[in-house]
Amino acid sequence: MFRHPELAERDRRILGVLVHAYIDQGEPVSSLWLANRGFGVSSATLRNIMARLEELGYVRQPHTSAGRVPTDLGYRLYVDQLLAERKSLRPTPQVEARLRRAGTVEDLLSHVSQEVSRASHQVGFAIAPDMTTFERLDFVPLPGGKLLVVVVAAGGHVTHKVIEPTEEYEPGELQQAANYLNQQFRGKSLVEVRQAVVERLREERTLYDELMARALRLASTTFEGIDPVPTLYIQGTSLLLEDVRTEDPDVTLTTLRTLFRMIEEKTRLIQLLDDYLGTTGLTVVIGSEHHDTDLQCFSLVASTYSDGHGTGAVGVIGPTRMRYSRAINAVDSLSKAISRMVSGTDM
Amino acid sequence: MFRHPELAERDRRILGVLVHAYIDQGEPVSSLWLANRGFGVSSATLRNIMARLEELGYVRQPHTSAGRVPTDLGYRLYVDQLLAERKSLRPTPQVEARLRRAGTVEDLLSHVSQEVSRASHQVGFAIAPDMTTFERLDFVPLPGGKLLVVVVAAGGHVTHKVIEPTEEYEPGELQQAANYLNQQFRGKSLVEVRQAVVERLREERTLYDELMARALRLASTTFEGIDPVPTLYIQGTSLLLEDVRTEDPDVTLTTLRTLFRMIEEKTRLIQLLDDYLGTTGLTVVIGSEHHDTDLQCFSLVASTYSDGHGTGAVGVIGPTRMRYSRAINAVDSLSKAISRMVSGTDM
DNA sequence: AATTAGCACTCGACTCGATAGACTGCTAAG
DNA sequence: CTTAGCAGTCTATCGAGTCGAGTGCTAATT
Repeated sequence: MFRHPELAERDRRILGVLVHAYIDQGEPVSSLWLANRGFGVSSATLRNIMARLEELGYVRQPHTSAGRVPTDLGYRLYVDQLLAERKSLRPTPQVEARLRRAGTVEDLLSHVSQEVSRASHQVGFAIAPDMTTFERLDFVPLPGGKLLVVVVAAGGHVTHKVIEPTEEYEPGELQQAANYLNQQFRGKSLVEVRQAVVERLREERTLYDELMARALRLASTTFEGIDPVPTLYIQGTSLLLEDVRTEDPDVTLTTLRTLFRMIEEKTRLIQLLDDYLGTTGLTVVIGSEHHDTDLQCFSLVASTYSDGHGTGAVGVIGPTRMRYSRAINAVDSLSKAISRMVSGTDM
Repeated sequence: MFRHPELAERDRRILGVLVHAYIDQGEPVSSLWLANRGFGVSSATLRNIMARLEELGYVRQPHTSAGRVPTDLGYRLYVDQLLAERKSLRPTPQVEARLRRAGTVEDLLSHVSQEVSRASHQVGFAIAPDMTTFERLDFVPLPGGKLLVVVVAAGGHVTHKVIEPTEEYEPGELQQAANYLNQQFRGKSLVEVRQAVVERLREERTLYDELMARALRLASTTFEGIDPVPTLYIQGTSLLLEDVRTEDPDVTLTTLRTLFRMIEEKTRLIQLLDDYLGTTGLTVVIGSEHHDTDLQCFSLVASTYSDGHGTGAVGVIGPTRMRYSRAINAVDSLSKAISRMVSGTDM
């Protein structure tokens, strides 16, 4: 949040109107247009002001004889104003109802990404919190000697996996093994569990309790492929294409393509979003404020939420020229809703 | 598969070259260009032939003084030729290796969609077979009175769900309930199970065995939200944007947008693909051959696979002007690979 | 009957110039 | 500090003109 001390109150208001108009219409805003908005000043004065704003880096001209367009810094000021006078909203009852239908956390997050996309008219996403703390696991024998293992982490996050053990196990023994492992490792993070298992296997190579050894070997194959990468749910990517028609010269096809690729890869995007996830609460990152060059044409509005165990995130991605107020409201209300639902009911 | 009896052998060969060239270069093919390809005929003769091909509907001219471009019918003949002389390939060892790393069926299919996309340079997809037959379920108590239920279907398909039972259950009782339900319903399809549960609950309203009743009530909440819709895995959507630059006038932005929307909705796409899924083996649907108007600018190459219990599908979607040979090889080899892996090892 | 050379014709793509219109920056007056 | 007025700049658009690629047709040839 910048201070912008060098900017008089009036100038700031005018800049706000300019940004708003540009977001709305997508065309450079001229001094004449602004003069007709009842500021009580003539277009000539506005030209002077705009020249000053340009000098300070808040706006620029696409070419000499065109109106002004906000720069990323201009958007920044505008967004800071928005954030200052923001009041929290709740999602509409319909949205809440749709969310309540979700059965699993995964389902909920997928729906949230959809709702936030719909409400903001942008690409929406939701990140599950790290399923850090190991709660318990269960083994379910499958036909063909396979084994289904279900891992429950804190916050109701469940993953399952089919493994192919090298040895044979009796149903009763599986039960025992599960009990043993649950008792040993509950409360540790998944990564810790994996390390602990490996370590203990090596340490007690000549484990006198053969049963325990077999249990540990099972656990070893179970946890070896567990990726602690939080899952990313994305919706609304087709909306990115909507604006191409208007041919914003800044959002070119190439940058769009790279964004699409990022969305597909997911892992890279997650890493990137993780950086912002440090800040609690609502964050807006505008265009060139991004570290990643591929994102410098886009803005991000995101907010963290907590399920009582870890923090996840909800947000939207769109062109720098997006309706920030709408996006902020959507992200804010949904991140709060998700917090309520997920920790309140401990789904 | 059409016969095209009215077409002489030579004309057919020329059409094949024309289509191939157009796919390769993306520009209308002229008589002169064809003449330089060593057919032993002059451009004038080729013009005659092309006029005939146009009359028969295999090619068309974008405008009067341009070369010829294949119509969907032209592509059809070309593809039929390809299919006739096709020989099966296996995926490269690297690809096979990458696929083997998958832990669950879901993971495998997600990888398959990725590989088929990569190999064909098109949007790739994979549909899981209906997880029809119920194999078994397990209840896992969670903190807060919640219950995690894991449903295993034939073919190694696993789903899980968190339910919030209205009553309290002892761990021992859960075990019993699971045993009872497994024994009662194993081998039925999921839909049948759901019906059977509801029915039995109503029938024996005054169930003398309270334990059984409680088990059935559990099952009822478990199965009420189970959707038998097969899951769709899609990869490579960003590739669709690659071709926009070349500005194929046929693949306009609007049609692209609708395709993107379809890909996002998934359910609609699944239904649609299901129609083709009836035919076993490899299918190619070209442009206007689609029933759905939104797809008439695109072609689809798909093949079914079987896991011994149900059939799923693998395929690609791309512009009508796609490298069919590459796509067909990719789809064919991967669908066979998936069949091998999934039924052979009974993952 | 099929092939071919030659020629007239068509039509899109590109260039050039001129015009109109939208804004600005600047200057000088209020 | 504001404002009216004016000159200047740049884009977008239109029409004319040209170029060139490619066709269809006709008449001659095999």
